[in-house]
Amino acid sequence: MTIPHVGPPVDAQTIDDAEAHLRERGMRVSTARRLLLETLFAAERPLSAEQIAAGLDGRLPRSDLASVYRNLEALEQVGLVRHFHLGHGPGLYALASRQTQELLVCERCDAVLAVDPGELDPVRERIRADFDFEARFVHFPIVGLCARCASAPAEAGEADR
Amino acid sequence: MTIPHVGPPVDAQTIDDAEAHLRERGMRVSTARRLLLETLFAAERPLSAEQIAAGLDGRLPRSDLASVYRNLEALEQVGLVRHFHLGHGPGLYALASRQTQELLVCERCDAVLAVDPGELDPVRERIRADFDFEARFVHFPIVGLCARCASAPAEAGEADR
DNA sequence: TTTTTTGCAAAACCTTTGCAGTTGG
DNA sequence: CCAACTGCAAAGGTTTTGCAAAAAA
Repeated sequence: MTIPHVGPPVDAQTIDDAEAHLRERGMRVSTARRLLLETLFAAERPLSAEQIAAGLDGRLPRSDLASVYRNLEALEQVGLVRHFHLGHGPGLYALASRQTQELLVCERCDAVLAVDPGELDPVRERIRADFDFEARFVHFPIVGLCARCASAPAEAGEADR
Repeated sequence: MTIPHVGPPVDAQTIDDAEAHLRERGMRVSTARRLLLETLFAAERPLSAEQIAAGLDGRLPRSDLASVYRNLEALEQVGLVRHFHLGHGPGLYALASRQTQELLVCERCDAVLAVDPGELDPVRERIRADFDFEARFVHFPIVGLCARCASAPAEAGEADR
């Protein structure tokens, strides 16, 4: 394992905030980075690198996928971006200022339950007390069954993704 | 997401048990499957498909990787095998009768804390009470920091895997 | 004999890397 | 000008799929 290092999340509310942050770190504000930031600011929910490269289904110009990955990593390192994994499938990226919630994902219907920071503290506390372990649900969410699926009859031929 | 369907874990203590189980289901006991079972019975810990195909570093004959994946899936469907993910990296497979514990993984040092069935029930109960969600830590473990890493000074240039 | 399973090859999928050329500061 | 960054192409790691040949029952 070993999760990407991210500086503390940066609270950038605008593209200008984000660009200022980059410059403060001596990083360049290139066309590709500006476009990536535009995409993330315009996005309503976390996106895969592929979706970002696709420019919001064509509403923005397409970017090179390798550069997108490189830039996502760069921006994540300075705390502007964060990403997480919803089980299998590609990583999902969002502005750190937007994606502050922690997630619980239903493994049957893929429903995502997003909870505000702190709401999982009692759970973390229980784990700390019982196992001397600091659980973090930021990069890999909690997986299980949502209320609806948990009470539904066990599906017979349940297929993998 | 959507996790592979597995029948209830089958308590096969020997290869013969496992083979009987296959025959009961109308599945064939082929050379490749027998070899896969031998490998899993001989393994001391969960293995990646690649490790299984490699025949325990050459102690057993090499198998075809595609067949290994197909057979792991088949055996998982009848409950003889289960697999899980330790963060990024390949899935890890074990006999369902062996790998009954749930896991907590340190995202910094990769240490794995294995706990017996039931030990996480208070945590699950807390999550159920707070979020009406049935957490399962079987396929994706709990990720966080082990005691040692949690108390260690925050590493500076922490790299992704 | 017939249906399942195999082995090989190829592809799919997500992500990273090498490198020569471009660009931001 | 020159280090940082880009785009392209290629490769890396994991898993899946197509298909003709082989083998289990």
